[in-house]
Amino acid sequence: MSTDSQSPVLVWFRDDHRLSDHPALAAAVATGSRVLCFAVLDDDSDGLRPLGGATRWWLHGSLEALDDALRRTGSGLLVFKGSALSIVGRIAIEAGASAIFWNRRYSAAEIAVDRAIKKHLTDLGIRAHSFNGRLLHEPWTIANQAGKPFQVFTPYLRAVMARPVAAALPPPKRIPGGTWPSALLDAAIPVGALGLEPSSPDWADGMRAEWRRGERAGQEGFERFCRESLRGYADNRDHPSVQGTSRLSPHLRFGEISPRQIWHGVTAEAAREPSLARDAEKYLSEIIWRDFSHQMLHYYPHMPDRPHSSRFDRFPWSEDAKAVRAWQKGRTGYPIVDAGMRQLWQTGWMHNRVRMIAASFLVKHLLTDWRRGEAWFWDTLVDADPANNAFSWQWIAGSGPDSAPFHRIFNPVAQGEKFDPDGDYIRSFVPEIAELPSGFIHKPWDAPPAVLHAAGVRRGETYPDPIVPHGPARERALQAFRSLRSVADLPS
DNA sequence: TAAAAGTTACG
DNA sequence: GTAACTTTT
Repeated sequence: MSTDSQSPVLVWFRDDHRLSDHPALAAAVATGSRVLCFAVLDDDSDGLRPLGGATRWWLHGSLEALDDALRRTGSGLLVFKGSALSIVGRIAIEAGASAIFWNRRYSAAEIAVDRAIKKHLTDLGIRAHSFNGRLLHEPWTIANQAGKPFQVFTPYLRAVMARPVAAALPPPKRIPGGTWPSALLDAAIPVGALGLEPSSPDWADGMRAEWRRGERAGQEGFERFCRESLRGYADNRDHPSVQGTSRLSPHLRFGEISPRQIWHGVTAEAAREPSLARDAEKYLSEIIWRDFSHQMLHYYPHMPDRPHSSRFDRFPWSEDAKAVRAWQKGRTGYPIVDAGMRQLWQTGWMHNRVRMIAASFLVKHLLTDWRRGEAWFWDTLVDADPANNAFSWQWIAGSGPDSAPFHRIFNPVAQGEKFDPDGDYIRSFVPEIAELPSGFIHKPWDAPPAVLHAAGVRRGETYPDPIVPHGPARERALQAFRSLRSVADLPS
């Protein structure tokens, strides 16, 4: 521990709203200087994508929780609003800081902002230190035999599984708090005044009922997952009516838990109880998909904007605004799709299996450009992030690296029957067909009139008929895909 | 992390 | 007729 220094050091929190396993915070504390913590709501930097509605809602609670935690161990959190480049420079100068610490980000715009700030501060004689607080491994540390980034998930998975993961850091016992200059205190904005939560209409009730935000909620959610849902995860994770997944995605999104903490926690569980090995490995592979998405975003910065595979540049997407609206509102007439889209709208989250079905439906049955879906999820998911959202949409659309082939088209009825056999998931989100017997709940249009009547369902009135028929829609999608084939690709 | 069509084996 | 397996999209 170095001696006390006159000038404070800064920690800039960005989607790493925790005190435990926070390398930047730990390094700042280790300097022995006073530590001032801040965050920036940046809707202004060039190219930086403003948060969607659901993530803004989550951010509110996440920042409040972080401020509380920092008040208990240090001097709290100041939040500023505006372009990070101008604000962070000003903060560093006015606070008289000797150094600034942060954990890295991975989208192109974020990297550009951070690089510009680092240069600006370095020119002013202020050191900027960056760390890995977000991933198991930095993208540039995992490469194949040829020294290139992996393009296929399975070998990437094997490489990561064979590699040790850095230990998770404990939270600092005490953070030597400093005093902010009054000009900065005046410039900061209370979290409640940032306008992150909706007022009228207040659409966040369903999300409030579903989630607790902040590090404590994230850590407790993880402990609960290990206790209650890790056993059986590999089988249960695909059944949306079962509490079979970890539901940690928004906590990971905002860094309320780190992937390193998850890695070591799950590994310890499996070491204690060898029968958990298969479930633990399956769960960790999902965490590794998350690293893989970030690696892809790092190497292919246009992942959110353009198809990774250029053959999709000329895909004949259609623009059916009415159909897209029906998809967004959960009125497609396919119960599993509608249940998922309504779960998303009400709770800010959708079960992974259903995400695949609903996304496949938008892209393949409706022939909608995946970027429309990506934008909707960006606005409505509490876990929306630049890497996972873009990568996963490209994956389902078939245009991404190592993605599902385009001709893999989910049948929403068959998927519903397979993964929600009793229709419990559908019943909880599509109440107007809840009384249908399980045999018809995935295809109300097949139910005899007497069954519909008994269930109080009037086709096309209380619940829509399918907006596109499955068989012809499937054929149309395959036809569109075939149209991409160039002469050179045709079999000779 | 698929579905549908085609083919074969067996009654 | 249909279950099991293979091929195609």
